[in-house]
Amino acid sequence: MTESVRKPRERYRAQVRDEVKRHAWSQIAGAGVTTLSLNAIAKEMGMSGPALYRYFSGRDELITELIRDAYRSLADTVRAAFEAGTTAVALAAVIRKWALSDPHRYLLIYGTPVPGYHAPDEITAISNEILAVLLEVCADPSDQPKTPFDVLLGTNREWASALPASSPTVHRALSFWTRLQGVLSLELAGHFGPMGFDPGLLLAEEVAELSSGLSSGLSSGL
Amino acid sequence: MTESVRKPRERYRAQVRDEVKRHAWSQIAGAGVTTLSLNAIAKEMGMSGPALYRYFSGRDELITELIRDAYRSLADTVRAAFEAGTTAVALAAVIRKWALSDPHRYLLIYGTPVPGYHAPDEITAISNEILAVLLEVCADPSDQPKTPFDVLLGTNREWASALPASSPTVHRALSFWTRLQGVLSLELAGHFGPMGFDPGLLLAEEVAELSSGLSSGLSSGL
DNA sequence: TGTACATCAGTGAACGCGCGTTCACTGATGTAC
DNA sequence: TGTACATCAGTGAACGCGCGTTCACTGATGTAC
Repeated sequence: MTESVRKPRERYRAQVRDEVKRHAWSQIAGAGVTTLSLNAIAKEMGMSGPALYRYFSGRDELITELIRDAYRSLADTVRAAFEAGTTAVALAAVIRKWALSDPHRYLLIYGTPVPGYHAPDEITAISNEILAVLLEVCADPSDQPKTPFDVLLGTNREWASALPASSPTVHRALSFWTRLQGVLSLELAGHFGPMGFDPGLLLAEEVAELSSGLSSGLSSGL
Repeated sequence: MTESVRKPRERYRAQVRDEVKRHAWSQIAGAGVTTLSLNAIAKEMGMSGPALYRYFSGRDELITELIRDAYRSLADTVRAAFEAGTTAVALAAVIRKWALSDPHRYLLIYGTPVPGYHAPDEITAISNEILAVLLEVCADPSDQPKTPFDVLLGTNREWASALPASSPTVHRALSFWTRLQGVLSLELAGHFGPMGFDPGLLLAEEVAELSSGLSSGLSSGL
């Protein structure tokens, strides 16, 4: 969470900011974002409410930080798996594990949007990092000579133009993404409750079926 | 929303309850469930706060009603489509249309769970109605009665016994469900933002690929 | 049909709570000569 | 090295707000004879 800082006051500031975030996360883990309260966090830390305004300009900035950290964590996890040479099925399992390890962190990103909140560009950029890895994992050498990896990390507006949706790779990446979210969102929301099957196996099958290369003929309409 | 009632007072009660719910929905449509406030609703209706306690025992009962009505609406929509003889792809489009017509109603059911809320049995029953239609739509007479997918439904309780579907059918129904939710949840949360493609087409492809009968060969690893 | 009674919708005041946020202030910590 | 000054963390009081919920009460509506 922190970077190394020189001056002791800055160092201290960073420590306190981190501690605030940790308490924020444990509060979110209890009852979601909506119940997040600066005063409650301050009380947990043995401080008075207004003290936190030394570290965050308000509730909104804290929430933005949390969302950014959540994206950052997922992006790092995904990238690490990719650089270790993962398959699509294994990557899905990694993401699922990440989501299960802290459901509310996942829901903060992919659950019901926080009312009135709009993601700044920095967060969109991190989101694109994740998508870029999905594209790499779903890439098939026979699809296209060029990997669109770099394009994604640039301006997101060039997405549509630089990457025709008819590309089988893009199609697979989108399917990977949506199938993953489908299983995860239902699982985490408890909708599989009494059904007694392993969502991990279902997810593995969903992603495995994806890789079987059928999608190429279906892209005509996109 | 109402049933026909005899006595005028009961009739009036039902009318007011409906009006409260309508205001509740429009409030939810604005900023989600978390901001739902009995006092605010009463003010919109030109009444004082405590008056609503004649109609709902409290905020929780109102929310439960809303969730139940949302499930009921979806179940009716799905069943109507089924009885009119729909295909899986068309049914997915119907459900998507239902979700887009009132995103917060969809999110109330399938979004981030309301903290501390647990669904009563009545709601679980409606949810099962929906799943039953999915199973019917995904049913294929040529399915063999047993496949390795049974493993997925291992400790299953009412599911497999109550529903006369063969295992590949159940598998397809689960895939239908998760793929649908994957596309819808990402679309409604705005995660497809600047990508410039039609989520409706992606959904149609996801469901069409489902129907192509590939799933049988993939269950071997279970 | 009118009258007496019971039922119930809605009010206004009140309770206790927690929230985000501002403000003037105290005391400790780091900095410069 | 010590001293003077500036910086900044944290406090406590206060503001205004809205929430859910209870309570005793008024006035209208329906019911029974």
